[in-house]
Amino acid sequence: MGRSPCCDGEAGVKKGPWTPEEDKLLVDYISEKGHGSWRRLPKLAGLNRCGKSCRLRWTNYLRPDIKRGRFDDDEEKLIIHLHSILGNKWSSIATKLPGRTDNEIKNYWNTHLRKKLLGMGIDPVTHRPRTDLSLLAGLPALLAAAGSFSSGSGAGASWVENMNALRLQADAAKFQLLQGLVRALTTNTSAAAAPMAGNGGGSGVQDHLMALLGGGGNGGLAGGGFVEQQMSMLQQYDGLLSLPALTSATCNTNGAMAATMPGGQLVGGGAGMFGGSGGDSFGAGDGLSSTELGGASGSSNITAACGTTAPPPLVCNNGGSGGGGEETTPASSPMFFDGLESLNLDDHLNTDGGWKDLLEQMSWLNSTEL
DNA sequence: AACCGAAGCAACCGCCCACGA
DNA sequence: ATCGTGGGCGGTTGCTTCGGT
Repeated sequence: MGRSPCCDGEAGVKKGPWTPEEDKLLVDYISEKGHGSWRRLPKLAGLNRCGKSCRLRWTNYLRPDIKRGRFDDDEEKLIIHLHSILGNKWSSIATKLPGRTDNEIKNYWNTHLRKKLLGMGIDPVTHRPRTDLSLLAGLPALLAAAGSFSSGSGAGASWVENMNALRLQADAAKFQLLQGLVRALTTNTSAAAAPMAGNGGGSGVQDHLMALLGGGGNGGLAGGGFVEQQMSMLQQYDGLLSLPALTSATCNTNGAMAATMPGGQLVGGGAGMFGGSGGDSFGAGDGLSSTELGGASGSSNITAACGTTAPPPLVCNNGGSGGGGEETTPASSPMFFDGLESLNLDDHLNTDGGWKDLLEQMSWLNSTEL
Protein backbone atom coordinates (compact mmCIF):
# COMPACT_ATOMS: atom_id res chain seq x y z
CA MET A 1 0.00 0.00 0.00
CA GLY A 2 1.52 3.22 -1.04
CA ARG A 3 1.59 6.20 1.17
CA SER A 4 -0.62 9.13 0.47
CA PRO A 5 0.80 11.93 -1.62
CA CYS A 6 2.79 14.39 0.39
CA CYS A 7 0.61 17.26 -0.67
CA ASP A 8 -2.69 15.66 0.35
CA GLY A 9 -4.61 17.80 2.69
CA GLU A 10 -2.47 20.81 2.05
CA ALA A 11 -5.25 23.00 0.81
CA GLY A 12 -4.23 26.04 -1.15
CA VAL A 13 -0.81 24.73 -2.03
CA LYS A 14 0.23 26.17 -5.33
CA LYS A 15 0.83 23.95 -8.33
CA GLY A 16 2.02 24.55 -11.84
CA PRO A 17 4.94 26.51 -13.21
CA TRP A 18 7.30 28.16 -10.82
CA THR A 19 7.74 31.91 -10.86
CA PRO A 20 11.16 33.58 -10.69
CA GLU A 21 10.24 34.82 -7.22
CA GLU A 22 9.55 31.31 -6.00
CA ASP A 23 12.77 30.09 -7.55
CA LYS A 24 14.69 32.79 -5.74
CA LEU A 25 13.11 31.96 -2.42
CA LEU A 26 13.99 28.31 -2.85
CA VAL A 27 17.54 28.92 -4.02
CA ASP A 28 18.22 31.46 -1.30
CA TYR A 29 16.93 29.17 1.41
CA ILE A 30 18.81 26.08 0.27
CA SER A 31 22.00 28.05 -0.35
CA GLU A 32 21.89 29.32 3.17
CA LYS A 33 20.57 26.37 5.14
CA GLY A 34 20.46 23.37 2.90
CA HIS A 35 17.22 21.64 2.09
CA GLY A 36 17.00 19.60 5.26
CA SER A 37 13.55 18.10 5.47
CA TRP A 38 11.78 18.71 2.20
CA ARG A 39 8.43 18.50 3.91
CA ARG A 40 9.23 21.31 6.26
CA LEU A 41 11.18 23.36 3.75
CA PRO A 42 8.31 25.20 2.05
CA LYS A 43 7.07 26.72 5.28
CA LEU A 44 10.55 27.65 6.40
CA ALA A 45 11.41 29.15 3.02
CA GLY A 46 8.15 31.03 2.77
CA LEU A 47 6.87 29.04 -0.18
CA ASN A 48 3.31 28.00 -0.76
CA ARG A 49 4.38 24.73 -2.33
CA CYS A 50 4.53 21.17 -1.19
CA GLY A 51 7.91 19.77 -0.28
CA LYS A 52 7.89 17.35 -3.11
CA SER A 53 7.39 20.10 -5.63
CA CYS A 54 10.29 22.01 -4.05
CA ARG A 55 12.55 18.98 -4.24
CA LEU A 56 11.67 18.39 -7.88
CA ARG A 57 12.22 22.00 -8.80
CA TRP A 58 15.57 22.01 -7.07
CA THR A 59 16.89 18.71 -8.37
CA ASN A 60 15.65 19.12 -11.91
CA TYR A 61 16.12 22.80 -12.53
CA LEU A 62 17.66 25.02 -9.87
CA ARG A 63 20.60 22.94 -8.71
CA PRO A 64 23.75 24.89 -9.51
CA ASP A 65 25.58 21.97 -11.09
CA ILE A 66 22.93 21.35 -13.69
CA LYS A 67 24.16 21.34 -17.24
CA ARG A 68 21.60 22.72 -19.60
CA GLY A 69 21.39 22.81 -23.35
CA ARG A 70 21.43 20.20 -26.00
CA PHE A 71 22.88 16.77 -25.48
CA ASP A 72 26.02 16.29 -27.52
CA ASP A 73 26.83 13.21 -29.56
CA ASP A 74 28.85 11.59 -26.81
CA GLU A 75 26.05 12.03 -24.35
CA GLU A 76 23.57 10.60 -26.82
CA LYS A 77 25.71 7.55 -27.41
CA LEU A 78 26.22 7.08 -23.72
CA ILE A 79 22.51 7.32 -23.00
CA ILE A 80 21.70 4.80 -25.69
CA HIS A 81 24.40 2.48 -24.47
CA LEU A 82 23.36 2.76 -20.84
CA HIS A 83 19.72 2.37 -21.72
CA SER A 84 20.51 -0.84 -23.55
CA ILE A 85 22.02 -2.12 -20.33
CA LEU A 86 19.88 -0.53 -17.66
CA GLY A 87 16.57 0.03 -19.34
CA ASN A 88 14.43 2.87 -18.01
CA LYS A 89 16.58 3.35 -14.93
CA TRP A 90 16.86 7.03 -15.57
CA SER A 91 18.38 7.88 -12.25
CA SER A 92 21.07 5.28 -12.75
CA ILE A 93 21.75 6.58 -16.22
CA ALA A 94 21.86 10.12 -14.88
CA THR A 95 24.65 9.23 -12.49
CA LYS A 96 26.88 8.60 -15.51
CA LEU A 97 26.09 11.94 -17.10
CA PRO A 98 27.33 14.71 -14.84
CA GLY A 99 25.04 17.67 -14.75
CA ARG A 100 22.13 15.89 -16.34
CA THR A 101 19.03 14.96 -14.41
CA ASP A 102 17.05 11.80 -14.70
CA ASN A 103 14.04 13.80 -15.77
CA GLU A 104 15.96 15.56 -18.50
CA ILE A 105 17.39 12.31 -19.78
CA LYS A 106 14.00 10.67 -19.68
CA ASN A 107 12.44 13.52 -21.63
CA TYR A 108 15.25 13.52 -24.13
CA TRP A 109 14.90 9.82 -24.60
CA ASN A 110 11.18 9.99 -25.14
CA THR A 111 11.26 12.94 -27.49
CA HIS A 112 14.44 12.36 -29.47
CA LEU A 113 16.36 9.18 -29.00
CA ARG A 114 13.42 6.86 -29.04
CA LYS A 115 12.28 8.20 -32.38
CA LYS A 116 15.80 8.17 -33.66
CA LEU A 117 16.16 4.48 -32.92
CA LEU A 118 12.77 3.71 -34.37
CA GLY A 119 13.78 5.52 -37.52
CA MET A 120 16.82 3.32 -37.71
CA GLY A 121 14.71 0.21 -37.43
CA ILE A 122 15.81 -0.50 -33.90
CA ASP A 123 13.39 -1.30 -31.14
CA PRO A 124 14.06 1.31 -28.43
CA VAL A 125 13.01 -1.13 -25.73
CA THR A 126 15.07 -4.14 -26.70
CA HIS A 127 17.74 -2.29 -28.69
CA ARG A 128 17.40 -4.93 -31.31
CA PRO A 129 16.14 -4.73 -34.83
CA ARG A 130 12.44 -4.27 -34.87
CA THR A 131 10.40 -7.36 -35.36
CA ASP A 132 7.02 -5.78 -34.98
CA LEU A 133 5.01 -4.85 -37.97
CA SER A 134 3.07 -2.01 -36.48
CA LEU A 135 4.05 0.16 -39.35
CA LEU A 136 1.84 -2.00 -41.48
CA ALA A 137 -1.24 -0.95 -39.62
CA GLY A 138 -2.43 0.90 -42.65
CA LEU A 139 -2.17 -2.03 -45.00
CA PRO A 140 -5.49 -3.63 -44.16
CA ALA A 141 -7.22 -0.32 -44.71
CA LEU A 142 -5.47 0.13 -48.00
CA LEU A 143 -6.43 -3.32 -49.06
CA ALA A 144 -9.95 -2.64 -47.96
CA ALA A 145 -9.89 0.56 -49.94
CA ALA A 146 -8.74 -1.34 -52.95
CA GLY A 147 -11.60 -3.71 -52.40
CA SER A 148 -14.11 -0.92 -52.18
CA PHE A 149 -12.85 0.47 -55.43
CA SER A 150 -13.11 -2.86 -57.03
CA SER A 151 -16.70 -3.07 -55.92
CA GLY A 152 -17.45 0.30 -57.31
CA SER A 153 -18.07 2.24 -54.12
CA GLY A 154 -14.96 4.32 -54.32
CA ALA A 155 -15.77 7.09 -56.67
CA GLY A 156 -12.98 9.47 -57.38
CA ALA A 157 -9.38 8.36 -57.43
CA SER A 158 -8.58 5.37 -59.51
CA TRP A 159 -8.02 2.04 -57.92
CA VAL A 160 -4.63 2.01 -59.58
CA GLU A 161 -3.64 4.99 -57.48
CA ASN A 162 -4.82 3.22 -54.38
CA MET A 163 -2.92 0.13 -55.19
CA ASN A 164 0.18 2.13 -55.91
CA ALA A 165 -0.21 3.62 -52.47
CA LEU A 166 -0.52 0.12 -51.10
CA ARG A 167 2.60 -0.96 -52.85
CA LEU A 168 4.52 2.02 -51.68
CA GLN A 169 3.50 1.24 -48.16
CA ALA A 170 4.53 -2.33 -48.61
CA ASP A 171 7.85 -1.00 -49.73
CA ALA A 172 8.17 1.08 -46.63
CA ALA A 173 7.42 -1.95 -44.53
CA LYS A 174 9.94 -3.94 -46.39
CA PHE A 175 12.48 -1.26 -45.95
CA GLN A 176 12.02 -1.43 -42.20
CA LEU A 177 12.55 -5.14 -42.27
CA LEU A 178 15.66 -4.70 -44.34
CA GLN A 179 16.97 -2.22 -41.88
CA GLY A 180 16.44 -4.69 -39.13
CA LEU A 181 18.11 -7.41 -41.06
CA VAL A 182 21.12 -5.36 -41.96
CA ARG A 183 21.36 -4.12 -38.43
CA ALA A 184 21.35 -7.70 -37.23
CA LEU A 185 24.06 -8.60 -39.66
CA THR A 186 26.32 -5.68 -39.05
CA THR A 187 25.99 -5.44 -35.32
CA ASN A 188 26.61 -9.13 -34.96
CA THR A 189 29.43 -9.24 -37.40
CA SER A 190 31.95 -10.46 -34.92
CA ALA A 191 29.67 -13.17 -33.67
CA ALA A 192 28.55 -14.12 -37.12
CA ALA A 193 31.93 -13.98 -38.70
CA ALA A 194 33.65 -16.32 -36.33
CA PRO A 195 32.06 -19.51 -37.52
CA MET A 196 32.88 -18.52 -41.07
CA ALA A 197 36.52 -17.87 -40.54
CA GLY A 198 38.70 -20.07 -42.58
CA ASN A 199 35.97 -21.65 -44.54
CA GLY A 200 37.71 -20.60 -47.67
CA GLY A 201 34.55 -19.62 -49.35
CA GLY A 202 32.98 -16.27 -49.53
CA SER A 203 33.29 -14.25 -46.41
CA GLY A 204 30.67 -11.77 -47.40
CA VAL A 205 27.46 -10.71 -45.95
CA GLN A 206 25.66 -13.65 -47.37
CA ASP A 207 27.91 -15.92 -45.38
CA HIS A 208 27.10 -13.96 -42.33
CA LEU A 209 23.50 -14.30 -43.22
CA MET A 210 23.85 -18.02 -43.60
CA ALA A 211 25.67 -18.25 -40.32
CA LEU A 212 22.80 -16.50 -38.70
CA LEU A 213 20.17 -18.42 -40.52
CA GLY A 214 21.69 -21.73 -39.80
CA GLY A 215 23.27 -20.76 -36.56
CA GLY A 216 20.48 -21.57 -34.24
CA GLY A 217 22.40 -20.03 -31.41
CA ASN A 218 25.86 -20.85 -32.57
CA GLY A 219 27.20 -17.50 -33.45
CA GLY A 220 23.78 -16.32 -34.34
CA LEU A 221 21.65 -13.78 -32.68
CA ALA A 222 20.97 -14.25 -29.05
CA GLY A 223 17.27 -14.46 -29.63
CA GLY A 224 17.70 -17.19 -32.22
CA GLY A 225 15.46 -17.36 -35.19
CA PHE A 226 15.21 -13.64 -35.60
CA VAL A 227 16.79 -13.54 -38.97
CA GLU A 228 14.75 -16.51 -40.00
CA GLN A 229 11.66 -14.60 -39.05
CA GLN A 230 12.89 -11.59 -40.91
CA MET A 231 13.64 -13.59 -44.00
CA SER A 232 10.31 -15.29 -43.78
CA MET A 233 8.62 -11.93 -43.56
CA LEU A 234 10.62 -10.69 -46.49
CA GLN A 235 9.50 -13.64 -48.50
CA GLN A 236 5.96 -12.78 -47.67
CA TYR A 237 6.53 -9.22 -48.72
CA ASP A 238 8.21 -10.30 -51.87
CA GLY A 239 5.02 -12.10 -52.58
CA LEU A 240 3.01 -9.00 -51.90
CA LEU A 241 5.32 -6.94 -54.04
CA SER A 242 4.98 -9.39 -56.83
CA LEU A 243 1.62 -8.01 -57.70
CA PRO A 244 1.23 -7.61 -61.39
CA ALA A 245 2.40 -4.36 -62.76
CA LEU A 246 -0.01 -1.66 -61.81
CA THR A 247 -1.06 -0.38 -65.12
CA SER A 248 -4.60 -0.41 -66.23
CA ALA A 249 -3.57 -2.46 -69.18
CA THR A 250 -2.71 -5.38 -66.98
CA CYS A 251 -6.00 -5.46 -65.21
CA ASN A 252 -9.48 -5.74 -66.31
CA THR A 253 -11.56 -2.67 -66.58
CA ASN A 254 -13.80 -3.21 -63.62
CA GLY A 255 -10.82 -2.76 -61.38
CA ALA A 256 -10.82 -6.16 -59.87
CA MET A 257 -7.39 -7.36 -58.95
CA ALA A 258 -5.61 -9.88 -56.89
CA ALA A 259 -2.54 -10.09 -54.82
CA THR A 260 -1.14 -13.52 -54.70
CA MET A 261 1.36 -15.00 -52.35
CA PRO A 262 3.82 -17.76 -52.96
CA GLY A 263 1.74 -20.84 -53.14
CA GLY A 264 -1.16 -18.99 -54.56
CA GLN A 265 -2.81 -17.67 -51.43
CA LEU A 266 -4.59 -14.43 -51.79
CA VAL A 267 -3.18 -11.61 -49.77
CA GLY A 268 -5.68 -10.45 -47.28
CA GLY A 269 -5.99 -7.45 -45.04
CA GLY A 270 -7.74 -8.70 -41.97
CA ALA A 271 -6.71 -7.98 -38.47
CA GLY A 272 -5.07 -11.30 -38.09
CA MET A 273 -2.81 -10.84 -41.00
CA PHE A 274 -0.17 -8.70 -39.44
CA GLY A 275 -1.10 -9.21 -35.87
CA GLY A 276 0.76 -11.10 -33.27
CA SER A 277 4.43 -10.91 -32.74
CA GLY A 278 7.03 -12.04 -35.09
CA GLY A 279 7.18 -15.48 -36.45
CA ASP A 280 3.86 -16.78 -35.40
CA SER A 281 2.21 -14.57 -37.91
CA PHE A 282 4.80 -15.07 -40.55
CA GLY A 283 6.15 -18.50 -40.19
CA ALA A 284 7.36 -20.15 -43.31
CA GLY A 285 4.49 -21.60 -45.17
CA ASP A 286 1.92 -19.55 -43.41
CA GLY A 287 -0.92 -18.88 -45.71
CA LEU A 288 -2.67 -15.61 -45.71
CA SER A 289 -6.32 -16.20 -45.80
CA SER A 290 -8.44 -14.78 -48.51
CA THR A 291 -11.29 -14.69 -46.08
CA GLU A 292 -9.60 -11.81 -44.36
CA LEU A 293 -9.72 -9.62 -47.38
CA GLY A 294 -11.38 -6.37 -46.80
CA GLY A 295 -11.11 -6.16 -43.07
CA ALA A 296 -13.48 -3.71 -41.53
CA SER A 297 -15.06 -2.68 -44.72
CA GLY A 298 -16.53 -6.08 -45.05
CA SER A 299 -17.26 -6.80 -48.60
CA SER A 300 -14.06 -5.99 -50.29
CA ASN A 301 -14.41 -7.66 -53.55
CA ILE A 302 -10.89 -8.50 -54.53
CA THR A 303 -10.78 -11.17 -57.11
CA ALA A 304 -8.13 -12.93 -59.00
CA ALA A 305 -8.40 -11.06 -62.21
CA CYS A 306 -4.88 -9.93 -62.83
CA GLY A 307 -2.95 -13.11 -62.77
CA THR A 308 -0.29 -14.05 -60.34
CA THR A 309 3.41 -13.89 -59.93
CA ALA A 310 4.75 -16.19 -57.31
CA PRO A 311 8.40 -15.79 -56.47
CA PRO A 312 10.46 -18.92 -56.22
CA PRO A 313 11.41 -20.14 -52.80
CA LEU A 314 14.31 -18.45 -51.12
CA VAL A 315 17.54 -20.28 -51.48
CA CYS A 316 20.89 -19.28 -50.30
CA ASN A 317 24.26 -18.62 -51.72
CA ASN A 318 27.49 -19.36 -50.03
CA GLY A 319 28.85 -16.81 -52.30
CA GLY A 320 32.00 -18.10 -53.41
CA SER A 321 34.15 -20.20 -55.18
CA GLY A 322 34.25 -23.27 -53.35
CA GLY A 323 31.12 -23.60 -51.97
CA GLY A 324 28.63 -25.50 -53.74
CA GLY A 325 26.56 -22.81 -52.60
CA GLU A 326 23.01 -22.18 -53.00
CA GLU A 327 21.70 -19.08 -54.58
CA THR A 328 20.28 -16.20 -52.61
CA THR A 329 18.67 -14.39 -55.42
CA PRO A 330 15.13 -15.21 -56.22
CA ALA A 331 14.68 -13.92 -59.69
CA SER A 332 11.40 -12.22 -59.06
CA SER A 333 12.42 -10.39 -55.93
CA PRO A 334 14.58 -7.71 -57.41
CA MET A 335 13.68 -5.08 -54.91
CA PHE A 336 15.32 -6.90 -52.09
CA PHE A 337 18.04 -9.00 -53.48
CA ASP A 338 19.25 -6.82 -56.28
CA GLY A 339 19.32 -4.07 -53.75
CA LEU A 340 21.56 -6.01 -51.45
CA GLU A 341 23.92 -6.90 -54.22
CA SER A 342 24.18 -3.45 -55.64
CA LEU A 343 24.94 -2.06 -52.23
CA ASN A 344 27.95 -4.30 -51.88
CA LEU A 345 27.38 -5.04 -48.25
CA ASP A 346 30.85 -6.34 -47.68
CA ASP A 347 32.22 -2.87 -48.15
CA HIS A 348 30.13 -1.68 -45.31
CA LEU A 349 30.89 -4.31 -42.79
CA ASN A 350 33.59 -3.79 -40.24
CA THR A 351 33.84 -0.11 -40.86
CA ASP A 352 33.06 2.70 -38.52
CA GLY A 353 29.42 3.58 -38.83
CA GLY A 354 29.24 1.25 -41.74
CA TRP A 355 25.74 0.13 -41.21
CA LYS A 356 24.49 3.68 -40.96
CA ASP A 357 26.14 4.47 -44.23
CA LEU A 358 24.61 1.38 -45.64
CA LEU A 359 21.14 2.25 -44.51
CA GLU A 360 21.48 5.63 -46.09
CA GLN A 361 22.37 4.03 -49.36
CA MET A 362 19.48 1.70 -48.97
CA SER A 363 17.08 4.57 -48.78
CA TRP A 364 16.40 4.21 -52.44
CA LEU A 365 14.46 1.10 -51.56
CA ASN A 366 11.91 3.30 -49.93
CA SER A 367 11.56 5.64 -52.85
CA THR A 368 12.03 3.53 -55.90
CA GLU A 369 9.05 3.47 -58.13
CA LEU A 370 7.82 0.01 -58.73
C1' DA B 1 -2.63 36.88 -39.75
C1' DA B 2 -4.96 33.14 -37.92
C1' DC B 3 -5.44 28.54 -37.12
C1' DC B 4 -4.06 23.90 -36.07
C1' DG B 5 -1.41 19.91 -35.11
C1' DA B 6 3.06 18.18 -33.58
C1' DA B 7 6.87 18.39 -30.69
C1' DG B 8 9.26 19.55 -26.52
C1' DC B 9 9.59 19.85 -21.81
C1' DA B 10 8.53 21.17 -16.94
C1' DA B 11 5.85 19.56 -13.52
C1' DC B 12 2.76 16.39 -11.34
C1' DC B 13 1.11 11.81 -9.78
C1' DG B 14 1.14 7.54 -7.65
C1' DC B 15 3.80 3.93 -6.18
C1' DC B 16 7.79 1.90 -3.91
C1' DC B 17 11.65 1.48 -0.75
C1' DA B 18 14.64 2.51 3.15
C1' DC B 19 14.86 3.71 7.64
C1' DG B 20 13.88 4.87 12.28
C1' DA B 21 10.67 4.75 16.17
C1' DA C 1 7.07 -7.07 13.35
C1' DT C 2 4.61 -3.03 12.36
C1' DC C 3 3.85 1.57 11.17
C1' DG C 4 4.81 6.28 9.74
C1' DT C 5 7.78 9.33 7.30
C1' DG C 6 10.98 11.01 3.90
C1' DG C 7 12.76 10.58 -0.32
C1' DG C 8 13.21 8.66 -4.91
C1' DC C 9 11.58 6.75 -9.11
C1' DG C 10 9.18 6.00 -13.60
C1' DG C 11 5.16 7.21 -16.05
C1' DT C 12 2.04 10.63 -17.47
C1' DT C 13 -0.06 15.11 -18.11
C1' DG C 14 -0.73 19.45 -19.85
C1' DC C 15 1.18 23.86 -21.11
C1' DT C 16 4.16 26.26 -24.36
C1' DT C 17 6.48 26.69 -28.55
C1' DC C 18 7.18 25.80 -33.26
C1' DG C 19 6.24 24.94 -37.98
C1' DG C 20 3.12 24.27 -41.68
C1' DT C 21 -1.06 25.64 -44.09
